[in-house]
Amino acid sequence: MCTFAARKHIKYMLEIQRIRNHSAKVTERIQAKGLKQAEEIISEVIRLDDKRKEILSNLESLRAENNRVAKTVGALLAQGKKEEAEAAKTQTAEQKTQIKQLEEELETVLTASYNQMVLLPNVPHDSVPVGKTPEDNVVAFQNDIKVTFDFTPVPHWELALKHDIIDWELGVKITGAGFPVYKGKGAILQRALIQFFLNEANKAGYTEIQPPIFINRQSGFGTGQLPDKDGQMYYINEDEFYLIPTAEVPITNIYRDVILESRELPVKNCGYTPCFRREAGSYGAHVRGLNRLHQFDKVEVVQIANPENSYAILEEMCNHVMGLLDSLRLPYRKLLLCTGDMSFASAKTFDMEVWSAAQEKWLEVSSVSNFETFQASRLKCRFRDEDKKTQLVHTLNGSALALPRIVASLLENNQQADGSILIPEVLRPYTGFDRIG
RNA sequence: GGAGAGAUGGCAGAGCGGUCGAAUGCGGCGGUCUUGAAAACCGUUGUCCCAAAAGGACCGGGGGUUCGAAUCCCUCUCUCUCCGCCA
Repeated sequence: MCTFAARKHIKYMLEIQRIRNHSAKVTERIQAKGLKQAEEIISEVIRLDDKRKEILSNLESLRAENNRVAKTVGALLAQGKKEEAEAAKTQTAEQKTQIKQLEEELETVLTASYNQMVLLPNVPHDSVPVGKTPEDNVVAFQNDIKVTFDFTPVPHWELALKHDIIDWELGVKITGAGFPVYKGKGAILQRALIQFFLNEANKAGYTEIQPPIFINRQSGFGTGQLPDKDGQMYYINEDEFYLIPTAEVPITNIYRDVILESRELPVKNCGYTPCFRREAGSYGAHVRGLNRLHQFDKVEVVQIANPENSYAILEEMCNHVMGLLDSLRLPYRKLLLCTGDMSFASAKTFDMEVWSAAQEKWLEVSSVSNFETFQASRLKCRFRDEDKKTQLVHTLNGSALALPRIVASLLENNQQADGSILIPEVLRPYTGFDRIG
């Protein structure tokens, strides 16, 4: 699985240099992420790397010697010294078998090393609090919009049904559960939100991209979905394509195998795509209504940054997302995820959650992350620094925003006593109506 | 889907099995000249491994032939052209 990448990416993954130089620290932080065997894996990785260097150094001097002898053969033959040439040939033959053997050993070590490396998640940034569950996340900000009712608010799936703007049954008929059909004002609202989000991203300096929504294996590997989350993506067997779980994958993979000039940084791209997630194992209230779908729409913002200021950019991206939520007049909070709740690939993540008035719970609508070099190493995305040396970039991305839960929250929070739903001011130019029902 | 052609450095484009990490042109960077710019001329200009030097790897991917392969063979992938089909 994914061994295609092993050979060339072996230096990358988590940079081996960092693991070697700060093994205690890295071990501790990775353990905090919930990987119990961090210590064993890391010591194994270092042991294998030592081994790799040893073999490599032997192999290379042998190859050097072999190259030298091979060259003399040509010269000897030219001079007509047949016997000496033959002697040299036997010598290279011996060297060849040794080289072959060392190459095989190297291969074994590289594969073993790769197998260990892929088990290692990104190292949480120092500012990430240690914790195990979502309870340990830190509320970094909460706005002061409150929603109150003098009647009992109705959950969004009922509202949607009542106004005939989302048809769950029809989605089941056409495809299956988790693929709702948006109708009439429901469909227009979707389009309005997408348009609004894209326009705001454009204003914030992001270049709009319309990427493919199928990706190949290399792309899945580049952003870290593969090999870990293989089962979470839909897969087209016949063509070996995956359906994207997020626009992050195609938009970030634009920069796979690319060396940028430092003046080009930061690169800011955004894009709207449908997103597909198998969500195997989800059930019950979590998947009710729009809470968790197999297909949903999302506008994503992606930045490729100089490591020097990637954390300032992370804040900038959070502010962009919060600005959107502000203009939609939604109650929301910003969470700093603890070590245990972060994704495998992330070094630091903020989640944005909106309040869902009828369900009386917070719904995640955005996740903004700095991956530092985790993705860059797999993508081999680098930039040339002042000394003209190539260096891995930092990649960041965030949802800006994911639609379904925004819609859920809008419907529930903006419902009126008469059952109608008010459209937020900012969206009205996009929808062309100010109320549903 | 059928037939053919091809894959070389940022791009274009050479490359008898050894002297090719690779000609040449363009672009980029530095310089001379100029009040400045252009033109012209000179120089420079791939990535990766190894702490570094020495050294090694890389001419789409993988395998093979050979003392020696960018150059020969096999295979995979991709791209292009023509035909068919079609938004």
